[in-house]
Amino acid sequence: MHDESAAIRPEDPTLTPRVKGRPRSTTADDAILAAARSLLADGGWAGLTMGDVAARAGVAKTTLYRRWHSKHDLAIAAVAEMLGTLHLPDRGADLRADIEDVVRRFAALLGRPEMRTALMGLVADSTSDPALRRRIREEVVNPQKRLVVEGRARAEARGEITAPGDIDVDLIFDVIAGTVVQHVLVSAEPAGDTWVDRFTTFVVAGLLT
Amino acid sequence: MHDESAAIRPEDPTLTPRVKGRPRSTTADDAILAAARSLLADGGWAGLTMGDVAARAGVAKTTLYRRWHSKHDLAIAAVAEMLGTLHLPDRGADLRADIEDVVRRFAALLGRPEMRTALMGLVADSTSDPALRRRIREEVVNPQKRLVVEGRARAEARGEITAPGDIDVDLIFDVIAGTVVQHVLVSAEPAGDTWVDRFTTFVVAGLLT
Amino acid sequence: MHDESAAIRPEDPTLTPRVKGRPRSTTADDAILAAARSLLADGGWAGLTMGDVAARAGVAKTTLYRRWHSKHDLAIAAVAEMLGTLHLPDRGADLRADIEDVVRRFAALLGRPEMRTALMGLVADSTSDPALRRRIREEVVNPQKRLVVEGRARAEARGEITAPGDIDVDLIFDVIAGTVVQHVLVSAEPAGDTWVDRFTTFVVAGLLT
Amino acid sequence: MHDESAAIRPEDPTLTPRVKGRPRSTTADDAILAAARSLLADGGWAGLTMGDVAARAGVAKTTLYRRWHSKHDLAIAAVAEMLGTLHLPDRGADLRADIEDVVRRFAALLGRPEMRTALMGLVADSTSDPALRRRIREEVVNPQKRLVVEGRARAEARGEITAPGDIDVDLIFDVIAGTVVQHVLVSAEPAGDTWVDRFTTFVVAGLLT
DNA sequence: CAGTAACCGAGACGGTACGTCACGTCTTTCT
DNA sequence: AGAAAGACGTGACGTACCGTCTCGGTTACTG
Repeated sequence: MHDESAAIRPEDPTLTPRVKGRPRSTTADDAILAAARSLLADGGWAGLTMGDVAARAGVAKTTLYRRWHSKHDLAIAAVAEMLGTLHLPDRGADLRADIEDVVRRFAALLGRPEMRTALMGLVADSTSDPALRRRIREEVVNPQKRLVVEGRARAEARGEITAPGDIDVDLIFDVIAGTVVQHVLVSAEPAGDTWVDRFTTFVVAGLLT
Repeated sequence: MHDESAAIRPEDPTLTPRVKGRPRSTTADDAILAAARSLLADGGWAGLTMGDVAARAGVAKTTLYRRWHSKHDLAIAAVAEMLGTLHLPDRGADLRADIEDVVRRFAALLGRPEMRTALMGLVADSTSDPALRRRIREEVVNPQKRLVVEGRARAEARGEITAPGDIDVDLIFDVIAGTVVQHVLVSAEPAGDTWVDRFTTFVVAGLLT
Repeated sequence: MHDESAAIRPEDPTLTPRVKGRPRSTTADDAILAAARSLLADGGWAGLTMGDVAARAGVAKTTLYRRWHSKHDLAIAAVAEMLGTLHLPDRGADLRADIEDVVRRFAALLGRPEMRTALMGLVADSTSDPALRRRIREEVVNPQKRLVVEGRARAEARGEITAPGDIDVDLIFDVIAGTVVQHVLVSAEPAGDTWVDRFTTFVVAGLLT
Repeated sequence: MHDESAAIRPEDPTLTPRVKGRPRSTTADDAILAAARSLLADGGWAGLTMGDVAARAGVAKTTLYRRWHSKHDLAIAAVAEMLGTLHLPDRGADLRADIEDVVRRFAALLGRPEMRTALMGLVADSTSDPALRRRIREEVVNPQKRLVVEGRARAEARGEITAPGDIDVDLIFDVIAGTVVQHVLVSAEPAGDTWVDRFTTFVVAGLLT
């Protein structure tokens, strides 16, 4: 299981904490990430300015760059932190309820402007930057596949599915994540109850056939 | 039927062209769009620089801005032109073949760097710019829904489906477009035969249930 | 004879003025130089900040850098402009009066803070930058030797000296310029009548022996 | 007689050294001054960076600032230490020989890059900093006037001059120091035998008239 | 012979200036 | 009136150095 919070704390989260020199301010980290989220919400991807982040966090620009080497690094940390809050509570229901739940939660997350601007800004820049794409995949996207894995395990435990190997985690993940993004961000329509219901039906049909 | 080429020609698509003064160079338009595509392919979204476009097109920046009012306008035109090439040839086959075909073609389009960088760049900027999002939806995204509409009509004609009203064009479109984008651009894996086959199976299952 | 104003106007003072494109604002040049002098007077060499110069001149930083490529370039232009005002009026007097006059004028120039800070700032930086030293020598220092040459010519015309070849222009210049700088800037004492008189006597003695 | 070494040892030259606590490392002082000189020689005034001095001296920045409160303090110490080596050996010769000797030695000192960059850097900064100018005058410049005073005393002892009051120590000092600086640093020409000879002749003429 | 006060190294911190780059507008002459 | 050229104001970038601070740890005198 991935530790999806790995990317949030900057640099080397080594187990042996630094012993030499003045330790880094732990409050600064949070202030910076909060400032970054706030600016993303206010001004979109272009509004995420290193200078403004520093100013709003009450921190010098150098302090910011000491922790995150670029705008991309900072955005990844902010996104990863927000995605880390995604959980799949076991409500004892069926597979369909689990899927509906994750769709709803993911759509709600994309409804937050700081989330969608950061996520799409990163994806956009990554289209011509393989290294960035790799980092996003490993630190942002892949950790979320745990939700699908977990849902599959529950369905199997409930006896809803018998051959878990038939379920392609990556495909299901791409279908859910991609469709929700497309619907919410590109088609720009709300993920209301009706839509969630129809989409869930679609996914369940694909899964159980 | 939408006229998806509307966005390609710049500015005022008035039917009565200007009569006074020197007419606009018609070759410039193509040179500019070609230069834009070339720069997008070379340097990604950040490489699409108005100054560089003008230089590579052998044109003054003034000329460029006279046709498209901003980088976004230009990118939309470039993207729309490329998307206009998407067609769904009627090969007399079944629904599954049509879906597989459109998946493959869309994936191929996203394989072109100038396409994916422009598309994602626009989507990213649109997350905090409702006007831009609206333009993208109307001039770039919605026109492609014709493929789904057309496929549905063929399936009906073939008798594969009986109640076309049961098919939600928007949902199917979001599933196909979103999943392919997620797979190709985010997960960064090729849309090979195996994947296309599995995904098509999934979609058909959802459709025919 | 050098054209000591050559360095003031930036870049290529080509005889065929630019014909293509928007011409450079001529008022900006003066505003920038005035701002530079003003900042030098206010805050010394460290106060000469490219950003502040631009702001005070009511001009963008880019405009400033388009004309002068560095702080050094700008300072040279400012110094050269001020030194260009040094003249030796022919008052029909004798050699001693001419020397006294030039000493007094040069000391007065060094009394202006914008002059002394720029001059010393440049000289200081030039101690480890041969290219800069060369530029200062050619565009700032050497042109002033005209004063010595002219004084010698007048003295010869008056019959005060018979063998002009015996007068080493470079040595006399170094003695006068160096001593005045040392007295005014390092020893930090005013160049009052008494001092000017004593120094002039010293120089004349050295000259006529 | 001035104690020209006063400035070299840092901070509080109190006669009662601190008694409590760990005493300061005596080797650090020399290591720092050596590092400072070395950096001045390598990179000029701009190369004298407090961080680099500390690093090259193998010392923490704290240690450095505990001894000298600023870059200026450190540079003054380095310059004073170097100037302290200027001496005027009594070679039993005449006034002219003494002058020639001091000119040559001073020129040689200015030939060392660490000397000229530090000296000019300080003078430059002092043009807009009266306090700094005062310190330089008192701790760097004035102590060197001992050479002129001493030379005058010898000349008087030899009977070369009869009225020592006629010799203006400050003026002579400014002429010699200023002219040599101007020649070596600004005109950037070597102080070869010919030049030293001509300049000495000039000074002696001024002195004995 | 234990306390303690000043030292030391390391390095984080808030500032400030640097010189570059792209945006989208403007001003000029030429076609 | 369009086109080419390029200057213009604006504002962000990431780097470097300043002088201060905050750590843990190290001497040597003192009580």
